[in-house]
Amino acid sequence: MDGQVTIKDIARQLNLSLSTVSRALRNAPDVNPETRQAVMELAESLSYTPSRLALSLKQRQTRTIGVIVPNLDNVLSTMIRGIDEAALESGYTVMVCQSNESYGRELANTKRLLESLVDGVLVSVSSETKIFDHLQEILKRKLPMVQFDRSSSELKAPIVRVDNVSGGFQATEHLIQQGYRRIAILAGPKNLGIGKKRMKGYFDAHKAAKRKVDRDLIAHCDFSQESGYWTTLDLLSMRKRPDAIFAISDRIAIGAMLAIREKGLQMPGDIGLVGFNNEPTVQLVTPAVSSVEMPSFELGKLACKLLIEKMQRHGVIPEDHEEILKTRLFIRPSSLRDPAGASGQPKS
Amino acid sequence: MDGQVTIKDIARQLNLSLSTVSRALRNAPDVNPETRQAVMELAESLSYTPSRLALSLKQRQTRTIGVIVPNLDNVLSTMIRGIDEAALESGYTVMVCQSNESYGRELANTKRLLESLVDGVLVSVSSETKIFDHLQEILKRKLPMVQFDRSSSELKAPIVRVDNVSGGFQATEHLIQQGYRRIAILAGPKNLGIGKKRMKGYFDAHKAAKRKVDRDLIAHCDFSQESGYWTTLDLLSMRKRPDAIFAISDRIAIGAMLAIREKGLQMPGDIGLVGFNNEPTVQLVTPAVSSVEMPSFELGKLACKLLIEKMQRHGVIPEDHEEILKTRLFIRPSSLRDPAGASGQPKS
DNA sequence: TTCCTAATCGGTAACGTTACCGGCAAGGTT
DNA sequence: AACCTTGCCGGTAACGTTACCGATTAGGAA
Repeated sequence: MDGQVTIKDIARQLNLSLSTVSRALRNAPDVNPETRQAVMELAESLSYTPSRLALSLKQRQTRTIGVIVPNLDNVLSTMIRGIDEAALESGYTVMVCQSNESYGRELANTKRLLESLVDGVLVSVSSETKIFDHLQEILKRKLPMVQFDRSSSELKAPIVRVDNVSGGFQATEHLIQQGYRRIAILAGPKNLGIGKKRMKGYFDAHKAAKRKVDRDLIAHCDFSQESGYWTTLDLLSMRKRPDAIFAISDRIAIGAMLAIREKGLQMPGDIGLVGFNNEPTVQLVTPAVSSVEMPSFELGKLACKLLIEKMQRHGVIPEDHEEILKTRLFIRPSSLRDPAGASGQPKS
Repeated sequence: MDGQVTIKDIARQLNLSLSTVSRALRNAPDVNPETRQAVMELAESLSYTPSRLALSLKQRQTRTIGVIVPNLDNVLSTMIRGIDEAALESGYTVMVCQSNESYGRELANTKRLLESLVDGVLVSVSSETKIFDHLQEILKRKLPMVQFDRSSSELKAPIVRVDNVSGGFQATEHLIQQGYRRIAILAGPKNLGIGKKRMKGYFDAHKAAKRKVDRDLIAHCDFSQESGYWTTLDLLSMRKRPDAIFAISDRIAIGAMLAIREKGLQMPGDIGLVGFNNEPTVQLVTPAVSSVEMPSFELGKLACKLLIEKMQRHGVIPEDHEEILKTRLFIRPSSLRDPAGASGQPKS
């Protein structure tokens, strides 16, 4: 007859009040077992579906988590899987908004999330974002928020990320141990925290090996394969060209590989290469490219769990809390001068 | 003072009624310009955010579209970008639920979407799903629904997909033209419509070239790279092994490539290979793998537009409506016996 | 008996918003 | 002068649900 079955329908058919039906459905104590039985059965047979809308409006919470991501690439979609899993376990629903690396889109998305009254927000900030007004607005409204993977220090919210310094260190140390002397770094966009940290690892590794870094070997680029390609071409046409490259993402590393191939250089003979993220593709190219793996799934899951805790026990988690996960280096032929070494195995 | 700013707050501060404030905010005609001005300004300064919840409850529509996908791989996330764009253009929000190819998850997801009272559903059915009760339930409630990419004939809902028959034809025809004689097909799971259609193209191309198909060259596998690898190893150990392979997805094709490589066969000399989807990876492996591209972004966008039309003009679109997009074959070295041919260019 | 307690249920208000109807004054029309 | 239109505004109910308070009955304690 009508569009939606509500408790009102059930109440009418059983000659009960709304209150009683409501209590029966959510297993409240104050209700006769027989009555509850009857209500449950009728609800089932009418295929009654409770309205989240009404419930959310009433209790002023939606049990929904908003997720803001710049895109849906391999790494992020793995993280989202983790987020989804943790959310499901605690009875939350996630709403994913992708900004496509655009500030305008991110703005529209945050507005939508605010209107939808999400209970909390997980954000991985776009690499282009330099204005944080919209995210600050979220904080201003005291909405629980957690940053994951990419983060900004301007945002006073806890962070879950990998140990990027250590990751950069692992990659660089490995190249040094393989005997490479002039190790360049493709460091990504200049203002990105993630790039700076990985670069710090790069410096630390040099320091630990008592080597100097040639400043000319530090190159910035954006996160695209294209950019990695062109920047590498520049690097390779230097007078004293680098004999190894550490790229802070696999996409960039792939670009570098293409440039190396085009220049006719032997890899790993003439030049070594290590990437970051350990995406499936780097195992498939020839030669397979070494890469630093981050536990994306676990990272997403952890971030979500942290957020849920922040939402439920309000104010317990300090805003400068940082959760840091370990990276693992997968060594493959692209960086392996000693051909007897392992292939695709994480460093012990 | 309180948690959320509502029109009640605005009304109180300006000594207006709720009705007037409400009308002012949504540009209704019956309101004095000065009053509206005042309301708007106060709303701005209080950073008032309308409650979608209350609105949705009132109008019994959420302006939200539920999307059910089996995973978030390259192809699907591109489609979702398309969906997102079309939705945004019409003021809709999307809620993405991934089932991780699991029936249980898909069940939980549909339940959540029903509870959240989405206005419509876009679904790309999991390859493992054989029971359609939960999706039938959606239809039973007269919720507008559109299938995209993967579909099932058991679901009486419009479909937006690519011309899989034609795609299979393009791939196979190309291999025949290159002089391959024993062309195998890695046809995916046996019950999947998408696989059947691509296989029909495979047969059609043989028929058009007046060739017989050797039934032994038809191999089924699931969508993983692993499965492609093992199935190809089987194929290659036949007495009369195939001299070309058409894989109905790039992931499978990559698995096939690894098997071919392991067997020490020359590609494209000894054996040719064509994949499907044109994912970025196939351009990067050596040799680069030919692949049939489908317009994922456009497909998602179109599916979403169709759904929106179905939601707004109820009942206009027949349930057996099909929207079919064209595929393009990208020819690369993996299938190119004549080395003078184009590389990575779509067939004219 | 009288009072108290427990068990079970009903009524009302509220969450934030809009649709609908009605009111009232100012100005124009007959 | 009586009437009608127009412009502007307020009041009420409703969307589906639950929290809170009260009401009723039955049975046991005093």
